[in-house]
Amino acid sequence: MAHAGLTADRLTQAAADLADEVGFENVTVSALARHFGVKDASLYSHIRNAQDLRVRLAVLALAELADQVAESIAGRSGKDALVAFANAYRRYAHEHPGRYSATQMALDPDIAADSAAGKHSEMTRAILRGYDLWEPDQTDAIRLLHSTFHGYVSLERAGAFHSHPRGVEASWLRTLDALDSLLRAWPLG
Amino acid sequence: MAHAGLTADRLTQAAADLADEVGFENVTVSALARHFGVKDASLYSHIRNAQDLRVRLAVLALAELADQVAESIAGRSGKDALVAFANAYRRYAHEHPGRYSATQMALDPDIAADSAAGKHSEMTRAILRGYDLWEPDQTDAIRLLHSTFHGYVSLERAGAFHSHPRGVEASWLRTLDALDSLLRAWPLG
DNA sequence: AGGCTTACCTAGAGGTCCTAGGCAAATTAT
DNA sequence: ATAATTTGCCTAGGACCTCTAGGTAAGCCT
Repeated sequence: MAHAGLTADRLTQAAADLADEVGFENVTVSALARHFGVKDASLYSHIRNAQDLRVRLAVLALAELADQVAESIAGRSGKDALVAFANAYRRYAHEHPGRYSATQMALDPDIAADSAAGKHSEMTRAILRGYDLWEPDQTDAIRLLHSTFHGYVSLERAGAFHSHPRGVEASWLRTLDALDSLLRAWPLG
Repeated sequence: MAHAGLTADRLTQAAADLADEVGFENVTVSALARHFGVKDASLYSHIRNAQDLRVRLAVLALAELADQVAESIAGRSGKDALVAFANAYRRYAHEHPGRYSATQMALDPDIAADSAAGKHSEMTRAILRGYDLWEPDQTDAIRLLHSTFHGYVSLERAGAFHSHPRGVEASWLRTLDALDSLLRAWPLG
């Protein structure tokens, strides 16, 4: 067991898989060390501490999410693009619950700037090119869209929608219709 | 130090204050015991375990939030009520960050049913009486509103809106305008 | 081959969670 | 008023997690 071939990247990848299995809050240095068959202390050559590991995981997840969303909206525009964006976002959250939780960490502004967080805004802004929106309404709309998508999947996962028989899927589709019609009619009061 | 007068309720209250001070994820049995000047083990006569404590905290916060929202919308209707609801919701999240985090815990369905979670839906439903909405659109709209409110304050707290100069307050007001106009025009496609 | 770096180790301190079992004060029963 | 019971907090200790200090052994470089 001389060399397990650990690197910060391999640790982060494994941590991401672990997060999806056991939940983001259960990603520990110990569990990760067990997974590689090494002692806890060995990981501290590659990561500064447990928080550092979580931040790396968050940055990884943000980049993955941005990639998947970018792929899904390529070649689409208008409502098509909006729906593709939203579905890609929601699908990622469902398929990678631990990774998605990681994206919700509060990151240092500098780290956040380096990460894919900016790419998210850019892509949302690209969506809005299909609608007749200009600053500052564009930023307001981006924030509204992001809030609604995040809020929906977040509440969905927390079980907040289970108390009513109305299908979660049906409400989701209806929500996308509503957002589309909202954006088209934006020049409000 | 014979009797510190501990009860489950006093522990929950103190845990809520602690959460607002140091963050929900840092509410530990140990820290709570320290606050009362007793040993960790003493708390286990009043709470089953750490998770139980967090659930009690969540139920407390949900009830408080429901109360404050209920008070704020009393006597209002239409957009007035919508704005009052949203502002009360957001204000609670800002003033009680730890408590608000607690409200986002995934609760057992039975516990959630017993808690104030139902009151939230009822109140949101009351808001919609000012608009011309019936099932199942009503439920869809409730979910949309709840998602947007939660998503907004959640992203706001995570610092997701800091990267752009547009004021967070201005976007919030604009978001409320947008939701009001959306609800008035709901009968969509 | 000698020196340096890398990758992992042991040892150990300190924190959190939680159980088992105990004692003494407060409450209730007689 | 005293006895029985319950309540409230205790000590002791195991299990797990975080992280530091210091060490060894393997691989790389000249």
